[in-house]
Amino acid sequence: MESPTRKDEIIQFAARMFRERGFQAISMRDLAAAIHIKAASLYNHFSGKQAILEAIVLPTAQQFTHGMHFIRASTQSPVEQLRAVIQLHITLTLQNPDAMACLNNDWIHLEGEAFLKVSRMRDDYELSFRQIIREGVEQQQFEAIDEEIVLYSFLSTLRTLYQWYIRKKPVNQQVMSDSIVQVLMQGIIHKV
Amino acid sequence: MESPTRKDEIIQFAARMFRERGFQAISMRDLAAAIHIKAASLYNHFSGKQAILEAIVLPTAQQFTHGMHFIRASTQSPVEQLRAVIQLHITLTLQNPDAMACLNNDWIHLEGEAFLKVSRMRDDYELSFRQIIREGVEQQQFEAIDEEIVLYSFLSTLRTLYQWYIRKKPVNQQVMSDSIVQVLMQGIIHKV
DNA sequence: GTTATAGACTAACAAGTGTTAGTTTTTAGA
DNA sequence: TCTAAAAACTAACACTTGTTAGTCTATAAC
Repeated sequence: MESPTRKDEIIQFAARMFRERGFQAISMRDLAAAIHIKAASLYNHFSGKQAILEAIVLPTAQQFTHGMHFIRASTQSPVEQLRAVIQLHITLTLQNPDAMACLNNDWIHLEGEAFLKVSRMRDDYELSFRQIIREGVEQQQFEAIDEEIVLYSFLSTLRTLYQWYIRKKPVNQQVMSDSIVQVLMQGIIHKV
Repeated sequence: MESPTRKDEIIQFAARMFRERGFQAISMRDLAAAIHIKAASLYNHFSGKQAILEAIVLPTAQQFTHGMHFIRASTQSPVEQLRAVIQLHITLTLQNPDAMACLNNDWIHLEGEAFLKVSRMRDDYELSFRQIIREGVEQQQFEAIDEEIVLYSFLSTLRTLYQWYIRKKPVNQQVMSDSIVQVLMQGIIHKV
Protein backbone atom coordinates (compact mmCIF):
# COMPACT_ATOMS: atom_id res chain seq x y z
CA MET A 1 0.00 0.00 0.00
CA GLU A 2 2.86 2.36 0.80
CA SER A 3 4.83 1.83 -2.35
CA PRO A 4 6.82 5.04 -2.31
CA THR A 5 7.58 5.29 -6.01
CA ARG A 6 5.08 7.43 -7.90
CA LYS A 7 4.06 9.94 -5.27
CA ASP A 8 7.65 10.51 -4.26
CA GLU A 9 8.68 10.90 -7.85
CA ILE A 10 6.17 13.71 -8.28
CA ILE A 11 7.43 15.41 -5.14
CA GLN A 12 11.00 15.15 -6.31
CA PHE A 13 10.28 16.58 -9.77
CA ALA A 14 8.09 19.31 -8.31
CA ALA A 15 10.79 20.34 -5.85
CA ARG A 16 13.34 20.60 -8.63
CA MET A 17 11.07 22.67 -10.86
CA PHE A 18 9.82 24.90 -8.04
CA ARG A 19 13.42 25.54 -7.13
CA GLU A 20 14.44 26.46 -10.65
CA ARG A 21 11.51 28.67 -11.62
CA GLY A 22 9.43 29.22 -8.51
CA PHE A 23 6.17 27.68 -7.36
CA GLN A 24 3.96 30.20 -9.09
CA ALA A 25 5.74 29.80 -12.40
CA ILE A 26 5.12 26.06 -12.60
CA SER A 27 1.71 24.90 -13.77
CA MET A 28 0.22 21.51 -13.10
CA ARG A 29 0.59 20.87 -16.83
CA ASP A 30 4.30 21.77 -16.68
CA LEU A 31 4.82 19.38 -13.82
CA ALA A 32 2.77 16.60 -15.40
CA ALA A 33 4.64 16.94 -18.69
CA ALA A 34 7.96 16.51 -16.92
CA ILE A 35 6.78 13.10 -15.70
CA HIS A 36 5.16 12.28 -19.05
CA ILE A 37 1.67 12.34 -17.62
CA LYS A 38 -1.42 14.45 -18.15
CA ALA A 39 -2.22 17.12 -15.55
CA ALA A 40 -5.42 15.44 -14.44
CA SER A 41 -3.49 12.32 -13.49
CA LEU A 42 -1.68 14.24 -10.78
CA TYR A 43 -4.96 14.36 -8.90
CA ASN A 44 -4.81 10.62 -8.39
CA HIS A 45 -1.88 11.28 -6.06
CA PHE A 46 -2.46 14.74 -4.62
CA SER A 47 -5.55 16.76 -3.85
CA GLY A 48 -4.07 19.80 -5.61
CA LYS A 49 -1.10 22.01 -6.25
CA GLN A 50 -1.07 23.24 -2.67
CA ALA A 51 -0.85 19.67 -1.38
CA ILE A 52 2.29 19.10 -3.45
CA LEU A 53 3.93 22.21 -2.04
CA GLU A 54 3.02 21.12 1.47
CA ALA A 55 4.45 17.67 0.87
CA ILE A 56 7.76 19.31 -0.01
CA VAL A 57 7.95 22.08 2.56
CA LEU A 58 6.38 20.70 5.74
CA PRO A 59 8.66 17.69 6.31
CA THR A 60 11.72 19.83 5.68
CA ALA A 61 10.57 22.48 8.09
CA GLN A 62 9.88 19.81 10.69
CA GLN A 63 13.39 18.46 10.36
CA PHE A 64 14.74 21.85 11.32
CA THR A 65 12.34 22.14 14.24
CA HIS A 66 13.28 18.72 15.58
CA GLY A 67 16.98 19.34 15.06
CA MET A 68 16.86 22.61 16.92
CA HIS A 69 14.88 21.11 19.80
CA PHE A 70 17.41 18.34 20.11
CA ILE A 71 20.28 20.81 20.21
CA ARG A 72 18.58 23.06 22.75
CA ALA A 73 17.79 20.07 24.97
CA SER A 74 21.46 19.17 25.13
CA THR A 75 23.92 20.32 27.75
CA GLN A 76 26.36 21.71 25.23
CA SER A 77 27.86 25.16 25.58
CA PRO A 78 26.62 28.00 23.33
CA VAL A 79 29.65 27.62 21.08
CA GLU A 80 29.00 23.93 20.68
CA GLN A 81 25.29 24.47 20.10
CA LEU A 82 25.99 27.04 17.43
CA ARG A 83 28.36 24.64 15.75
CA ALA A 84 25.65 21.97 15.89
CA VAL A 85 23.14 24.31 14.25
CA ILE A 86 25.56 24.96 11.41
CA GLN A 87 26.04 21.24 11.05
CA LEU A 88 22.25 20.75 10.98
CA HIS A 89 21.87 23.19 8.09
CA ILE A 90 24.65 21.57 6.12
CA THR A 91 23.30 18.07 6.64
CA LEU A 92 19.75 18.93 5.65
CA THR A 93 20.87 21.00 2.69
CA LEU A 94 23.06 18.27 1.24
CA GLN A 95 20.33 15.75 1.88
CA ASN A 96 17.73 17.59 -0.19
CA PRO A 97 18.80 20.91 -1.70
CA ASP A 98 15.66 21.29 -3.82
CA ALA A 99 13.39 21.03 -0.81
CA MET A 100 15.60 23.54 1.01
CA ALA A 101 15.12 26.00 -1.83
CA CYS A 102 11.34 25.54 -1.65
CA LEU A 103 11.31 25.98 2.09
CA ASN A 104 13.19 29.24 1.71
CA ASN A 105 11.51 30.71 -1.35
CA ASP A 106 8.06 29.23 -1.73
CA TRP A 107 6.77 28.77 1.80
CA ILE A 108 5.01 32.14 1.44
CA HIS A 109 2.75 30.54 -1.15
CA LEU A 110 1.42 28.05 1.35
CA GLU A 111 -2.16 28.73 2.38
CA GLY A 112 -4.35 28.27 5.41
CA GLU A 113 -3.19 26.00 8.20
CA ALA A 114 0.02 24.97 6.45
CA PHE A 115 1.10 28.58 6.12
CA LEU A 116 0.45 29.30 9.77
CA LYS A 117 2.27 26.15 10.80
CA VAL A 118 5.42 27.01 8.89
CA SER A 119 5.26 30.62 10.05
CA ARG A 120 5.20 29.48 13.65
CA MET A 121 8.04 27.05 13.06
CA ARG A 122 10.16 29.79 11.54
CA ASP A 123 9.49 32.08 14.46
CA ASP A 124 10.30 29.38 16.99
CA TYR A 125 13.47 28.51 15.15
CA GLU A 126 14.68 32.09 15.11
CA LEU A 127 13.81 32.42 18.77
CA SER A 128 15.94 29.43 19.71
CA PHE A 129 18.74 30.68 17.52
CA ARG A 130 18.59 34.04 19.24
CA GLN A 131 18.72 32.41 22.65
CA ILE A 132 21.87 30.51 21.83
CA ILE A 133 23.53 33.74 20.80
CA ARG A 134 22.32 35.53 23.91
CA GLU A 135 23.62 32.81 26.20
CA GLY A 136 26.94 32.87 24.38
CA VAL A 137 27.25 36.59 24.98
CA GLU A 138 26.18 36.28 28.61
CA GLN A 139 28.72 33.57 29.24
CA GLN A 140 31.33 35.67 27.46
CA GLN A 141 32.00 32.98 24.90
CA PHE A 142 31.00 35.54 22.26
CA GLU A 143 31.93 39.16 21.91
CA ALA A 144 29.42 41.75 23.07
CA ILE A 145 27.97 42.15 19.61
CA ASP A 146 24.55 43.08 18.28
CA GLU A 147 22.47 39.91 18.68
CA GLU A 148 20.09 40.67 15.85
CA ILE A 149 22.90 41.20 13.38
CA VAL A 150 24.59 37.97 14.34
CA LEU A 151 21.31 36.12 14.01
CA TYR A 152 20.59 37.65 10.65
CA SER A 153 24.08 37.12 9.32
CA PHE A 154 24.21 33.47 10.35
CA LEU A 155 20.70 32.65 9.16
CA SER A 156 21.17 34.37 5.81
CA THR A 157 24.33 32.44 5.20
CA LEU A 158 22.94 29.10 6.29
CA ARG A 159 19.62 29.44 4.50
CA THR A 160 21.21 30.15 1.14
CA LEU A 161 23.66 27.31 1.44
CA TYR A 162 21.71 25.42 -1.23
CA GLN A 163 22.72 28.04 -3.80
CA TRP A 164 26.42 27.62 -3.22
CA TYR A 165 27.38 24.18 -2.07
CA ILE A 166 27.55 22.95 -5.67
CA ARG A 167 30.71 24.93 -6.36
CA LYS A 168 32.60 22.75 -3.94
CA LYS A 169 33.27 19.69 -6.03
CA PRO A 170 32.74 16.32 -4.36
CA VAL A 171 31.48 18.04 -1.27
CA ASN A 172 33.42 16.83 1.70
CA GLN A 173 30.94 17.64 4.38
CA GLN A 174 33.42 17.85 7.21
CA VAL A 175 35.83 20.16 5.38
CA MET A 176 33.00 22.38 4.27
CA SER A 177 31.54 22.51 7.75
CA ASP A 178 34.91 23.43 9.27
CA SER A 179 35.38 26.25 6.77
CA ILE A 180 31.96 27.72 7.42
CA VAL A 181 32.38 27.45 11.17
CA GLN A 182 35.71 29.21 10.95
CA VAL A 183 34.47 32.06 8.74
CA LEU A 184 31.31 32.64 10.76
CA MET A 185 32.88 32.23 14.19
CA GLN A 186 36.36 33.65 13.80
CA GLY A 187 35.82 36.14 10.99
CA ILE A 188 38.33 36.64 8.26
CA ILE A 189 40.78 39.21 9.59
CA HIS A 190 44.31 37.93 10.00
CA LYS A 191 45.32 37.77 13.66
CA VAL A 192 48.82 38.98 14.57
CA MET B 1 8.05 65.89 -20.51
CA GLU B 2 9.93 64.22 -17.71
CA SER B 3 7.33 64.65 -15.01
CA PRO B 4 8.32 61.78 -12.78
CA THR B 5 5.05 61.31 -10.96
CA ARG B 6 2.80 58.68 -12.53
CA LYS B 7 5.35 56.32 -14.06
CA ASP B 8 7.42 56.38 -10.90
CA GLU B 9 4.36 55.78 -8.80
CA ILE B 10 3.63 52.62 -10.76
CA ILE B 11 7.21 51.43 -10.33
CA GLN B 12 7.08 52.09 -6.63
CA PHE B 13 3.82 50.21 -6.11
CA ALA B 14 4.94 47.36 -8.33
CA ALA B 15 8.19 46.99 -6.42
CA ARG B 16 6.34 46.82 -3.14
CA MET B 17 3.87 44.23 -4.38
CA PHE B 18 6.50 42.15 -6.18
CA ARG B 19 8.48 42.14 -2.98
CA GLU B 20 5.56 41.00 -0.85
CA ARG B 21 4.12 38.31 -3.09
CA GLY B 22 6.55 37.78 -5.94
CA PHE B 23 6.50 38.97 -9.54
CA GLN B 24 4.58 35.97 -10.84
CA ALA B 25 1.89 36.28 -8.19
CA ILE B 26 0.98 39.85 -9.13
CA SER B 27 -1.27 40.36 -12.13
CA MET B 28 -1.55 43.56 -14.11
CA ARG B 29 -5.06 43.86 -12.70
CA ASP B 30 -3.74 43.54 -9.14
CA LEU B 31 -1.21 46.25 -9.77
CA ALA B 32 -3.69 48.52 -11.52
CA ALA B 33 -6.23 48.12 -8.71
CA ALA B 34 -3.65 49.20 -6.16
CA ILE B 35 -3.33 52.52 -8.00
CA HIS B 36 -7.08 52.74 -8.62
CA ILE B 37 -6.71 52.32 -12.33
CA LYS B 38 -7.79 49.76 -14.90
CA ALA B 39 -5.20 47.28 -16.14
CA ALA B 40 -5.28 48.60 -19.69
CA SER B 41 -4.25 52.04 -18.48
CA LEU B 42 -0.90 50.69 -17.37
CA TYR B 43 -0.04 50.28 -21.03
CA ASN B 44 -0.03 54.04 -21.45
CA HIS B 45 3.09 54.05 -19.31
CA PHE B 46 4.77 50.70 -19.92
CA SER B 47 4.90 48.35 -22.86
CA GLY B 48 4.09 45.41 -20.62
CA LYS B 49 4.64 43.59 -17.37
CA GLN B 50 8.22 42.76 -18.30
CA ALA B 51 8.99 46.43 -18.85
CA ILE B 52 7.86 47.23 -15.32
CA LEU B 53 10.09 44.57 -13.87
CA GLU B 54 13.00 45.87 -15.91
CA ALA B 55 12.36 49.42 -14.74
CA ILE B 56 12.71 48.19 -11.17
CA VAL B 57 15.60 45.76 -11.48
CA LEU B 58 17.94 47.23 -14.08
CA PRO B 59 18.70 50.59 -12.42
CA THR B 60 19.31 48.88 -9.10
CA ALA B 61 21.65 46.36 -10.65
CA GLN B 62 23.51 49.15 -12.37
CA GLN B 63 24.02 50.98 -9.11
CA PHE B 64 25.81 47.94 -7.76
CA THR B 65 27.91 47.62 -10.87
CA HIS B 66 28.96 51.26 -10.77
CA GLY B 67 29.61 51.14 -7.04
CA MET B 68 31.82 48.11 -7.38
CA HIS B 69 33.77 49.60 -10.29
CA PHE B 70 34.36 52.73 -8.29
CA ILE B 71 35.66 50.73 -5.34
CA ARG B 72 37.89 48.55 -7.49
CA ALA B 73 39.34 51.61 -9.23
CA SER B 74 40.41 53.05 -5.91
CA THR B 75 43.77 52.53 -4.27
CA GLN B 76 42.29 51.28 -1.02
CA SER B 77 43.55 48.15 0.67
CA PRO B 78 41.49 44.94 0.48
CA VAL B 79 40.18 45.50 4.00
CA GLU B 80 39.06 49.00 3.11
CA GLN B 81 37.54 47.86 -0.16
CA LEU B 82 35.58 45.16 1.61
CA ARG B 83 34.33 47.68 4.09
CA ALA B 84 33.27 49.92 1.20
CA VAL B 85 31.35 47.07 -0.42
CA ILE B 86 29.45 46.47 2.79
CA GLN B 87 28.70 50.17 2.96
CA LEU B 88 27.49 50.09 -0.64
CA HIS B 89 24.99 47.34 0.14
CA ILE B 90 23.69 49.12 3.19
CA THR B 91 23.28 52.42 1.39
CA LEU B 92 21.45 50.95 -1.59
CA THR B 93 19.26 48.76 0.60
CA LEU B 94 18.12 51.61 2.82
CA GLN B 95 17.59 53.76 -0.25
CA ASN B 96 15.14 51.34 -1.87
CA PRO B 97 14.49 48.07 -0.04
CA ASP B 98 11.64 47.01 -2.33
CA ALA B 99 13.81 47.24 -5.42
CA MET B 100 16.53 45.31 -3.61
CA ALA B 101 14.07 42.51 -2.94
CA CYS B 102 13.07 42.41 -6.61
CA LEU B 103 16.67 42.37 -7.73
CA ASN B 104 17.32 39.42 -5.48
CA ASN B 105 14.16 37.40 -5.97
CA ASP B 106 12.59 38.31 -9.29
CA TRP B 107 15.50 38.94 -11.63
CA ILE B 108 15.14 35.32 -12.81
CA HIS B 109 11.81 36.29 -14.35
CA LEU B 110 13.43 38.81 -16.64
CA GLU B 111 13.46 37.72 -20.27
CA GLY B 112 15.65 38.19 -23.31
CA GLU B 113 18.29 40.88 -23.32
CA ALA B 114 17.42 42.18 -19.86
CA PHE B 115 17.92 38.76 -18.33
CA LEU B 116 21.31 38.33 -19.99
CA LYS B 117 22.35 41.81 -18.93
CA VAL B 118 21.57 41.23 -15.27
CA SER B 119 23.13 37.78 -15.39
CA ARG B 120 26.37 39.27 -16.67
CA MET B 121 26.29 42.02 -14.07
CA ARG B 122 25.84 39.48 -11.30
CA ASP B 123 28.76 37.44 -12.58
CA ASP B 124 30.99 40.50 -12.85
CA TYR B 125 30.03 41.62 -9.40
CA GLU B 126 30.85 38.28 -7.85
CA LEU B 127 34.12 38.21 -9.75
CA SER B 128 35.19 41.57 -8.36
CA PHE B 129 34.11 40.53 -4.89
CA ARG B 130 36.17 37.38 -5.20
CA GLN B 131 39.21 39.37 -6.31
CA ILE B 132 39.06 41.62 -3.27
CA ILE B 133 39.03 38.56 -1.04
CA ARG B 134 41.88 36.95 -2.94
CA GLU B 135 44.04 40.07 -2.71
CA GLY B 136 43.29 40.29 0.99
CA VAL B 137 44.48 36.74 1.50
CA GLU B 138 47.57 37.28 -0.65
CA GLN B 139 48.51 40.39 1.28
CA GLN B 140 47.86 38.53 4.51
CA GLN B 141 45.25 40.99 5.64
CA PHE B 142 42.84 38.05 5.77
CA GLU B 143 43.30 34.59 7.15
CA ALA B 144 44.05 31.79 4.69
CA ILE B 145 40.41 30.83 4.44
CA ASP B 146 38.29 29.26 1.70
CA GLU B 147 37.62 32.13 -0.73
CA GLU B 148 34.37 30.74 -2.03
CA ILE B 149 32.92 30.34 1.42
CA VAL B 150 33.83 33.87 2.39
CA LEU B 151 32.31 35.17 -0.81
CA TYR B 152 29.14 33.20 -0.31
CA SER B 153 28.81 34.09 3.35
CA PHE B 154 29.29 37.81 2.76
CA LEU B 155 27.04 37.99 -0.27
CA SER B 156 24.26 35.99 1.37
CA THR B 157 24.30 38.29 4.35
CA LEU B 158 24.43 41.50 2.34
CA ARG B 159 21.85 40.48 -0.23
CA THR B 160 19.22 39.65 2.38
CA LEU B 161 19.79 42.83 4.30
CA TYR B 162 16.42 44.12 3.07
CA GLN B 163 14.67 41.41 5.09
CA TRP B 164 16.22 42.44 8.36
CA TYR B 165 17.11 46.09 8.53
CA ILE B 166 13.58 46.95 9.67
CA ARG B 167 14.11 45.40 13.08
CA LYS B 168 16.62 48.09 13.90
CA LYS B 169 14.34 50.97 14.75
CA PRO B 170 15.38 54.41 13.52
CA VAL B 171 18.14 52.84 11.53
CA ASN B 172 21.36 54.60 12.34
CA GLN B 173 23.28 53.72 9.25
CA GLN B 174 26.72 54.17 10.75
CA VAL B 175 26.02 52.07 13.84
CA MET B 176 24.46 49.35 11.73
CA SER B 177 27.35 49.38 9.31
CA ASP B 178 29.89 49.13 12.13
CA SER B 179 28.08 46.15 13.64
CA ILE B 180 27.91 44.30 10.36
CA VAL B 181 31.55 45.02 9.59
CA GLN B 182 32.54 43.75 13.01
CA VAL B 183 30.52 40.54 12.81
CA LEU B 184 31.61 39.72 9.27
CA MET B 185 35.25 40.73 9.65
CA GLN B 186 36.08 39.81 13.22
CA GLY B 187 33.63 36.96 13.83
CA ILE B 188 31.84 36.54 17.10
CA ILE B 189 34.18 34.51 19.28
CA HIS B 190 35.41 36.33 22.35
CA LYS B 191 39.16 37.00 22.16
CA VAL B 192 41.19 36.42 25.32
C1' DG C 1 -10.45 -16.12 -14.35
C1' DT C 2 -12.68 -12.74 -11.76
C1' DT C 3 -12.29 -8.71 -9.39
C1' DA C 4 -10.71 -4.73 -6.99
C1' DT C 5 -7.69 -1.05 -7.26
C1' DA C 6 -4.19 2.18 -8.67
C1' DG C 7 -3.29 5.12 -12.09
C1' DA C 8 -3.61 6.68 -16.42
C1' DC C 9 -6.76 8.97 -19.87
C1' DT C 10 -10.20 12.62 -22.52
C1' DA C 11 -13.02 16.51 -22.23
C1' DA C 12 -14.49 20.28 -20.27
C1' DC C 13 -15.44 24.03 -16.77
C1' DA C 14 -14.97 28.65 -14.85
C1' DA C 15 -11.88 31.91 -13.72
C1' DG C 16 -7.88 34.54 -14.51
C1' DT C 17 -3.85 35.89 -17.55
C1' DG C 18 -1.31 39.61 -20.49
C1' DT C 19 -2.40 42.38 -24.05
C1' DT C 20 -4.70 45.15 -27.90
C1' DA C 21 -7.93 48.33 -30.23
C1' DG C 22 -10.54 52.04 -30.13
C1' DT C 23 -12.64 55.77 -27.50
C1' DT C 24 -13.31 59.19 -24.06
C1' DT C 25 -11.76 62.20 -20.45
C1' DT C 26 -8.46 65.11 -18.17
C1' DT C 27 -4.77 68.25 -18.17
C1' DA C 28 -1.89 72.00 -19.42
C1' DG C 29 0.10 75.37 -22.74
C1' DA C 30 -0.85 78.79 -26.56
C1' DT D 1 -10.88 79.25 -25.43
C1' DC D 2 -8.91 76.06 -28.36
C1' DT D 3 -5.92 72.40 -29.05
C1' DA D 4 -2.79 68.68 -28.49
C1' DA D 5 -0.95 65.46 -25.61
C1' DA D 6 -1.33 62.48 -21.60
C1' DA D 7 -3.84 59.21 -19.40
C1' DA D 8 -7.84 57.19 -18.29
C1' DC D 9 -11.70 54.18 -19.96
C1' DT D 10 -14.70 49.88 -22.11
C1' DA D 11 -14.67 45.72 -24.47
C1' DA D 12 -12.71 42.05 -26.10
C1' DC D 13 -9.07 38.68 -27.75
C1' DA D 14 -6.59 34.36 -27.28
C1' DC D 15 -4.57 31.67 -24.07
C1' DT D 16 -3.46 29.54 -19.59
C1' DT D 17 -4.74 28.33 -15.03
C1' DG D 18 -6.32 24.74 -11.37
C1' DT D 19 -9.62 21.52 -11.06
C1' DT D 20 -13.55 18.08 -11.82
C1' DA D 21 -16.25 14.31 -13.88
C1' DG D 22 -16.35 10.30 -15.98
C1' DT D 23 -13.94 6.53 -18.30
C1' DC D 24 -10.58 3.16 -19.62
C1' DT D 25 -6.52 0.05 -18.61
C1' DA D 26 -3.03 -2.52 -16.49
C1' DT D 27 -1.71 -5.10 -12.45
C1' DA D 28 -1.90 -8.06 -8.61
C1' DA D 29 -4.68 -10.96 -5.13
C1' DC D 30 -7.90 -14.41 -4.57
